[in-house]
This record gives sequence, structure tokens and C-alpha cells, in this order.
Amino acid sequence: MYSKFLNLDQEKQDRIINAAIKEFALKGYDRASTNEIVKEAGISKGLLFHYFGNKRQLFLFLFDYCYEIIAEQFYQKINLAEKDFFTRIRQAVMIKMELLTTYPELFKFIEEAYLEDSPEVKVEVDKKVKGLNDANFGKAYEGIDFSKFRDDMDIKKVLKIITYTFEKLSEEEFSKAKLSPTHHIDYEKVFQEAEDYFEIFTKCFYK
Amino acid sequence: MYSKFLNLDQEKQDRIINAAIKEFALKGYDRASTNEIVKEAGISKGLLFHYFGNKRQLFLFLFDYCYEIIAEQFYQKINLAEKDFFTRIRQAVMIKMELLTTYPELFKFIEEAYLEDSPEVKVEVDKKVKGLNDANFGKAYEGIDFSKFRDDMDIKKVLKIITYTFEKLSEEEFSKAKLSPTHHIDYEKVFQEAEDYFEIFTKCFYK
Amino acid sequence: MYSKFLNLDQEKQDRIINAAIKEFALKGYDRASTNEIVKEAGISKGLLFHYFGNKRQLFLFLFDYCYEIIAEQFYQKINLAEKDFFTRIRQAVMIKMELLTTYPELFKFIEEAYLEDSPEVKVEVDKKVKGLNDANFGKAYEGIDFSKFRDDMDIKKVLKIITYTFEKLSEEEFSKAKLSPTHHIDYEKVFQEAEDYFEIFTKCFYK
Amino acid sequence: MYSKFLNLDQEKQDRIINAAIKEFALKGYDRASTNEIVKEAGISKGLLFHYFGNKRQLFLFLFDYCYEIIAEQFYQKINLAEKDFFTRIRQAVMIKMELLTTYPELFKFIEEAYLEDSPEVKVEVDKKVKGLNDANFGKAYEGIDFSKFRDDMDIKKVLKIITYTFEKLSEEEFSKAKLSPTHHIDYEKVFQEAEDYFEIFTKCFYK
DNA sequence: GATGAATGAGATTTCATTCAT
DNA sequence: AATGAATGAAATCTCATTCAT
Repeated sequence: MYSKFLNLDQEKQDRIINAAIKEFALKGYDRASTNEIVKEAGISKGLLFHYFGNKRQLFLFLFDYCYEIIAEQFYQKINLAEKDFFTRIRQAVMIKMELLTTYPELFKFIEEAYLEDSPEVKVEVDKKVKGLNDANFGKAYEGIDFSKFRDDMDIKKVLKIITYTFEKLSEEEFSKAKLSPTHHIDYEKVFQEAEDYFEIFTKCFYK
Repeated sequence: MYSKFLNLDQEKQDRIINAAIKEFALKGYDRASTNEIVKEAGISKGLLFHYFGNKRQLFLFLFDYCYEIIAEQFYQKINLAEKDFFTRIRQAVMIKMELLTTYPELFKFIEEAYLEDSPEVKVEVDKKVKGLNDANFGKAYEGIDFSKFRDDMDIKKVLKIITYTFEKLSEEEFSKAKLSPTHHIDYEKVFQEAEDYFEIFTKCFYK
Repeated sequence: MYSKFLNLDQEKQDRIINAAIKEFALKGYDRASTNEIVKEAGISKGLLFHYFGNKRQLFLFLFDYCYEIIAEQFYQKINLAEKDFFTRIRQAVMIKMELLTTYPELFKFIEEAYLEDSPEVKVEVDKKVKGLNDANFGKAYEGIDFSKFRDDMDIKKVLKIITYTFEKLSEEEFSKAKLSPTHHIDYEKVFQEAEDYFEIFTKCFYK
Repeated sequence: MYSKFLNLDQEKQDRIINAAIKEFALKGYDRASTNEIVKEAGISKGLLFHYFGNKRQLFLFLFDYCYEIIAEQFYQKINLAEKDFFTRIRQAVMIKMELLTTYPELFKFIEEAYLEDSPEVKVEVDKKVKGLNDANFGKAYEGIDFSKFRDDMDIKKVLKIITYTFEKLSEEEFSKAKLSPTHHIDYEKVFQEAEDYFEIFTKCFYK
């Protein structure tokens, strides 16, 4: 599909991809300008459309591209031998933070893509997201020793409470960072806070 | 500020407000067209700008307008004499659902506004939202009997876990509804599920 | 439909219409440039689309406009009291030539429109043309004394032979003119040639 | 001129020619895309321009190519020994219909080319057409016994009337077919109608 | 107060043609 | 001979905002 593009020399591919990710991450699908992308990438207007056909396909290509890189890195780093749920989650959070620091634009892009509601891409993105979530849920909990959890509570709901809490916490941390002048996240503080929650959850949900 | 507008006869005000809310709720800030708004409201292009100056101010006016209506209704209906935390929350959820059914467009608009990331309005909306949350947090927990909670856990964090869970649950329910063909939410099922979580939380967090 | 446009002062309407007719007549639908039209008309890009929505609707508006003017003039000048077929046709040809000289661009535009095969307008134009032809066929032959024609031939076919011949003759005359350096049609010669054909037809088809 | 192209192996020549004819016949000169042609022919962009220089020359080459094939076939099939005018014409019509069924794309292409008014090719095509008509007029009437015609009418004009009639009839038949859903021409009916006209013409123009 | 004509920058996309390899 | 990446002008159309009336 995008084989023409993938045959380009790596440096040019990167220039185009980075320019496009930056523009979409900054402005969202609708406001992003293909004009700005080609200007930033230093290529001609025609070339972008030669490779990607139209703005929509470019966006969806980037979504797959970003997701693949992040997922690949993630599963390479995570230790599936670890059986304890909270230790595993702790690991996952740390890796996510690490990747966020290494690839901030990719994450920003993916985040924007999740929230995108331009009708041109919404349906397609939602489909992709649903597929990915289903696939990852299985993998994230692979090999976990669930026998440590209390038996008098629906374990699925308990896992949801935990997941929701950490998702919301990181969302909050991000929006705080966005509103602050430096856009800086104090990871040390975040980890410490997460530990407090881990403690509460262990007390409540483990036998 | 908008006194010129507020001196209009009620019927015309409503026509304009409803047209604008509908358009913004449907398309988000960027894609919303002032052309469509004036067409739907049956007024001239110039008039809209006479009253609101520009698109951005119109949007922010509507945000305040919607928020005020919803908040006013909310605090009119909630029973602050109820001291038990979970009963109070249960009440709040029911009232929210009720209002959602009565004013679907207002909610849709507010929801869109929260997610809006057009730079023209994002900062302003985020500021308003932060202010509102701070204000409401106090009110929502007014008079609650916190002595029922366990003493060995940071109560602020416990409240956050509970709040996060219900927020995420309702977010999920909404996005499921958006993806479904009928856009229908099965309130009965949602309440039942909420009760299950209440039970878990009571077991975990009450003495 | 185009009432906004028709409320403009006549001079501006004319400027726009003339510029558009000229461009379409010269280049056909596809090659005609809305940019050129606005430049020639001395208006802004937006205004054209404010009035006509898009290129296609502008074209179809012009078709109706041109046709109406020509048809109105034609039926105003033709003498329906004349009962003899050939005298009537002779009249029609003369009026057509006259109008062609007065409104050369309108005719050129209509002619181009008939031949247009851009899929965007073809179907619509074909529909209009069919409707017009059906309507006009009746009017053109209104009150003619057909009893002068021979009885041993299908009169419909005879009329077709005559019509076809004059249509082809004028087509040929036009394409000759187009290929000539001056684009000039020698009407005197054309009338003389037409008379020769009238003579042949009278000899063949009248009793 | 096109010797480079003509030295290619036949199969590749055909692929290119067929792809190009199809595209031009379908869309006309302007809308035809060289991109589509090379894709359909399975050759590279550069190659097409290597052989034909530019789009215009490709089009004119195809015009000659199509015309030659059709003309060659036509004069191979027509029986010049037949001296009667109407029998000869009858023959010509049948052969044309036959060829139309065998080479529909070539005819469609030629037909489009006749009507083409893109300035880039119009003049050139018109010149070719004029030359061809002059040449064919002579050949088509070669050996005809004109002594059967009435002496009191200009025979050139009589022949024109007949030719025009059949040309217009077939044009009408074609445009009817184009507007119909099946695009189908009922040849049987056309022949029958032609016979009626032959009868009228014989009655009128033969001694 | 009320109108709506007018603006013009900027958006995405197409396409014949070139040229280094 | 053959490739296909690269160009960039030009196309249509949108839209918030202004301003004379």
C-alpha cells in the first residue's frame, strides 16, 4: 500500500514522518495543514500526495506507524516472567514513562488520534483502537497470578478500578503539565504518588 | 459584556443559542460554521458578530450559559442533608442522568468543550473547567460524614479512586453508545453495574 | 435559488454573467477557470461561490439564462401567422442568424453546452435539452399548413430530412468559420445556398 | 517519428495503445490521465513520454492509428463494382455497423476526437478530419452511376441532403443509446428506418 | 438594531512532464 | 531502454469577519 514511500531512503522518510506527526500532534486532523507538512519536510506539494494519496490516508498511515513503534518497544521491555500484578503494572507504568520521554511526539500524536472526532478519520481510528485494546488486554495480563486477589469480589471489576485509577492519574498529570509554563512532568513525584495508590489497592484487594 | 444580546426578547435569544449549541455540539469548535448558525437561527450574519464579536467569544459565552443551567438544576435537586457518601453519590449520578435526558444538547456541548483542543479556545476552557471543578468538589462533599471511612488510608486518595472509577465508567458507556448504531444508553444496566462498584467500595473503604 | 444573485445591481450581474459565459464558451466546462472568471468580472473569489455555490451550479444557471434570452427573443420575432412551411423556416433561419450576430457569446455558450460531456454537467444539460426540444418542436410548427405536402410520404420523416439538412448546413458553416482566420460567416452566401435547398425541397415534397 | 515505439514487440505496443485509447475514449482529451494510461498498460511514466514526447502527440498518433485501421477495413469490405448509389450507401452503412461492433473503442475514440475542443489538439484534428473527408468523398462515390438521378436538380446538393440525413440519423441513434440505461442500439430497427428514408429519396431524386 | 454583500487567504488535490539513475 | 521520484502551478472551494447602508 505505502510501499512506494517505504522504498525511499530512510532519512527522507523520517523527515516526512516527523514533519507530519508534529503537525497533526500540534493541531489535530482538521487544523493540520499539508502545506505546513511539506514546507517542514522540505519536499514538494505533489510528492506527499504521490505517496499517500490524500490527507486521510497519511493520517492513518502515521497512526499505524506510531502505534507499531510504541507497541514493539513496550513488549520488548516488559518482563512477562513477573507474576505479581502490582509489580507488573509498576513495570508497565515505568516503561510507558520511559517511552513517553523518548518519543514524546509519537505519544502526543496517538493521544490526539484517540480523541480525534473529525468524521473523516474517526470511524477508522475507533476501529483500530478497539482492535488494539482487545489484543493488548490479553497480553498485559499474560501469566499474572490472580490467586493473590480476594475471592469475595468480582476480579474483573477490581482490575477495572485499578486500571481506571492509573489512567485518570496519568491523564491528570498530563493536563497539569500542559497548563504549566514548562510543560514538565515531575516523574519522581508521579511514581511516589503511584506507590501510595499501589499500597491502598494491595490492602483492599489482596487476600 | 453580552448585555446587548441579553436585552433581546427571549424567543430570539433562544433561537440563536439553540442554533449555536447544536452546531458546536455536532461539529466541534473548528468545524462549526457561523454560516450554519445564522441560517438555523434565521438571523443575519452581521447580527451574530454584532452581539458576540467573534466566534471564540460566542463559544465561551455558550460554555458559561450551558454550565450555569446545568449547575443550577443540579444543586436545586441534590439533597445536601444526606450524610452518607455513597448515597450522596448515588443521588448525584441519578440527577446527572436525569439532566442528560432533559438537556442532551447542553451536555453534548459541554462534553465537546472539555475535549476541545483548538488553540483559540482550549486555554480559556481549561481555565474555566479547573475553576469549576475546584468549586464543585467542595460543594459535592458538603456535609458528608467522613467518619465512616477507614482510618488507615489517605481519604483524599480513596475519594479519587471512587471518583475516577465512576467518571471512566460513564466515559466508557458514552463511547460505547457513540459507536453503537442506535446511540442508546441502557440506564438500567448502568445503574446495576454502578451498584456492584458501590458494594466493592463499601467493603474496601468503610470501616 | 439564485435570488441572492438576482438582487444585485444589473451592472454587476452583467459583469459576472458575461465573464462567465465568455470563459465557458471559450474553454468548455472543464477547462474553464473560476479564477479567470472572477478576475475578468473584477470580483473576489468568495463572491462567485457565495452566489452560485459551485462551478456546476454556475454553469447550469448560465445555461438557463442564455436559453431564456434567446428563446424569448426568438418567439417575439417569429410570425406565427405565416402558414407556409418553407416561408416559416426561412423566417426562423433569418431570425437565428440575426440573434447569432447580436448575441454571439450566448450562442457559443449554448452550443458548447450541448456538446459538453463533462460528467458533472452532462446529464443535467441533456435533460434540459431534451425538455426544450420537445417544447419547441411543437411551437415551431404551430399553425403550419401541412396540406401542401405530398400525401404519399411519411410527413414526419420528410420534416426530419429538411430539419437535418439545415442543421448540418449551419454546423458546416460554423466549423468553416472557426477554421478560417477571420471567423467570419458570409450570411449572404448562406442565404443563397439555403434558397437552393428550399427549391429542391419544394419540388420534391410539395404536391 | 514514432519509430522507437513501432520497434517494440507487438504485445507491448498493443497494451499501450489499448490502454491509451480506452482512457481517451472514456474521458476525452483533457480529463484523460497519463497516470491511468501507464497504470493500465503496466509501463512506467517515463516510458510513455520517451516514446511519444507528450500527451498531445500520443493523442494524435492514436487518431491516425485508429483511422487507418478503420479505413483499411472499410475499403477492403466495400464492393466498388456496385454502381447503384443507394445500394452502395446501404452497403456502407452495414459495414460501418459491423466495424462498430468489432472495434467499439476505436470508434468511440474517433468520435470523441471529432468533438474534441481542447485547443491543444482541436486544430490538428480538424485538419486531419477535413483531409480525410475530402479523400473519402471521392472514394465513396467512385464508379457510381449518377445518370439515374433527376437532371433538374443540383446533384451535389442532392447528395448532401442524403448524406446529412443519414449522418444525423446515426448521431441521434447514438445519443439515444447514450442516454438509455443499457447503451444498446437496436440495429434491426435502425436498418428498417433507413430503408424508409431510402424509399423517400429514391422517389424524390431518381428519374 | 439589522442586513448581507464582499473579502482573500488558505485549504486539499491533480497532473503533465522531467531527469538522474 | 526503462524507471518512478520529484516538481509546482493551478484548480475549486470555505469561512470568519467587516462595513456601508
